[in-house]
Amino acid sequence: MKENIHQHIFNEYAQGIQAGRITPGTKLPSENELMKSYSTSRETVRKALNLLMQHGYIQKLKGKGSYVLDMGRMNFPITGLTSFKEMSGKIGRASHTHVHTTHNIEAPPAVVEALQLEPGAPVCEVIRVREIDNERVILDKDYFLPAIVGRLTAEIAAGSIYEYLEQVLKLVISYAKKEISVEVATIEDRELLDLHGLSHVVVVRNFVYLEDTTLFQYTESRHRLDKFQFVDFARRMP
Amino acid sequence: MKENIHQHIFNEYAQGIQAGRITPGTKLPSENELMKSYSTSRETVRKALNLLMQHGYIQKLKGKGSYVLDMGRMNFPITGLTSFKEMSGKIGRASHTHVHTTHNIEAPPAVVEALQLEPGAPVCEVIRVREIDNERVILDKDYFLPAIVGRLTAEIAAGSIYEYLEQVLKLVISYAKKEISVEVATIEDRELLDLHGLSHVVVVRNFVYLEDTTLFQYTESRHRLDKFQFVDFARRMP
DNA sequence: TAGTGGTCTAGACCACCCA
DNA sequence: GGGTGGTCTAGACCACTAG
Repeated sequence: MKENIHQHIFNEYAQGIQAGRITPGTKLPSENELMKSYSTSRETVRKALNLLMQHGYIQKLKGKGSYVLDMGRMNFPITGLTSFKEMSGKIGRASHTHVHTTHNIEAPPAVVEALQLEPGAPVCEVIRVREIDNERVILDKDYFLPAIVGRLTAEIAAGSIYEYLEQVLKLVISYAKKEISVEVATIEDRELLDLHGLSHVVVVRNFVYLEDTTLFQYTESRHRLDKFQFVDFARRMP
Repeated sequence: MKENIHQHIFNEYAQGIQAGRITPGTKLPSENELMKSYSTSRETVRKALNLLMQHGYIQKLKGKGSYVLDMGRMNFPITGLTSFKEMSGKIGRASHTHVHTTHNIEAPPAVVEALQLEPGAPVCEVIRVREIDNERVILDKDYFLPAIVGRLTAEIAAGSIYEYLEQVLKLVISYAKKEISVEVATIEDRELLDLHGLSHVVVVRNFVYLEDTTLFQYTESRHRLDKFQFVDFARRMP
C-alpha cells in the first residue's frame, strides 16, 4: 500500500470527519499529542494537519488548537479532478452513460488549438452522453493523443476512462486546468441532450496534463443549464 | 515586512514567472542549490517549491528537477477569493461599480438560511452593479453581520469592501466556499442588468469565514451568461 | 554512480492564547 | 507560565533519473 505516515494520519481524520464520526467543532489532539500517539515527529504531524486544512476539513488557530469544520461533508465536491463516475456514485442518483462515438479522426480546428497539434493530426475522439434520472443532461467530448492512449474501445469508454488510463496504461495524471463558461447550444447539443428548449449550455473545458507536463487530453463537458453545479473551497493566501 | 524565508523564495519565483522573466520550460535550481544560495535549510526551500507547485507555477519531477509551467500567467484567475476590483484590474477593461443600495434590514429568508440567523435578525445589505465596457453585467448582493462590520457607507462599498475589512477593521478572512449554478433571472436582475433578453443568469454564492471560523458574509454574485468565466487549476490528489 | 526530489527526525526559538 | 501552532535547522535514508 506504500502509505506515508502523514498521509495515513490525514486519511484517518479525513475519513472520520467525512463519515461523521468526528463532529464539526471538535478539537483535535494537539500536535504534541498526535506526535506521541503516532510515534512520529512534529513536522510529520503538521504535514497531515496542513493537508486537512487545505482540504477544508479543519481550521488551525494559533495558540488554541485545530478544530473540525462542517465543510468536509460538503455537498458533492465537484472541485478538483473528480470524474463523472466518481461523482454520480456520491450523489447517489440513477445515472447512465451512453457512448455515442469512439474513433480516431483528424483533429477539428478547436482541438488542434486546444492540444497544440499540427493541422490534420489524428486524435482519438470519444463522445458520451450522461443520463441522470432518465434525462440526457451532459455531453462529454473527449480528445486524446493516439500516440499515448492507442485506440480506446467502446467498453472502456462506457466505464471510467480515467480508471483505464491510470490502472491499465499506468499513466499518472498530475494536474488540470478547467475553464467554465456559458455558450449558445449547438445543433449537436440539441440532438444529443434533452434541452427542453433551453438556448444555452454550460461548457467546462478541461486540459489534462501528465506527470511529465505533457498535455494529453482535452475534454469539453457540455451541461444542461439547470443541472449544473460547481462547488469550490478556497483559502485566502497570505 | 515580516516575510518568511519560504514565502520570500516563493514570491521571488512567482513574480518572476508571472512577469515572464522566467520562461516556461526553464529548469529551476535544485533544492540543494537553492538551499545554499538562500543560506537556508532544505525543508524551507521545499516549502517554497511546494507553494509554487500548488499554485500551478511549477512541476516537480522526481530525480529530475523543478520545471516552470506556462500556467502561471493564466488568463484571469478568478479562482480563489479574488474580488471584482482585483480582477477588473487584471483584465484591464473599462469597468465601473455603481452602488445601488447600502442599508441595514431584516434578513430575507434566503439570507437567514445562508448565514444561519434567527428569523428577523438584522443584516447589512449592499447591492452593487458592475459595469464592464458600459454594460451592466454583474449584480453583487452582499450580506454582512452588523455586529461585525457595523454600518458600511456608500463610499466604502464603491471601492473594495475587502480592502476596508482587512485594512481598517483588521478582520482576517480565512476561507470561503463557492457554489456556482445557473438560475432563471429574477425581476430584479432584469431591472438592474442589461440582459438583452437572456432568460438565465449565472449565480455565484459565496460563504466567507473569518480566522475564528465565524461565518460573517454571504454574497450572491449574479452574472450575465455571456460575460461569465471561471478558471480553475487542480492537482490530482494521491 | 551522482544528482535529484520525497520523506522523516529531534531538536530549537518564536508569537499567540488563556488561566 | 504552560500549552498551542508557525517557522526553521542539520542532519538522515529512500526512490527515482540520468549518463
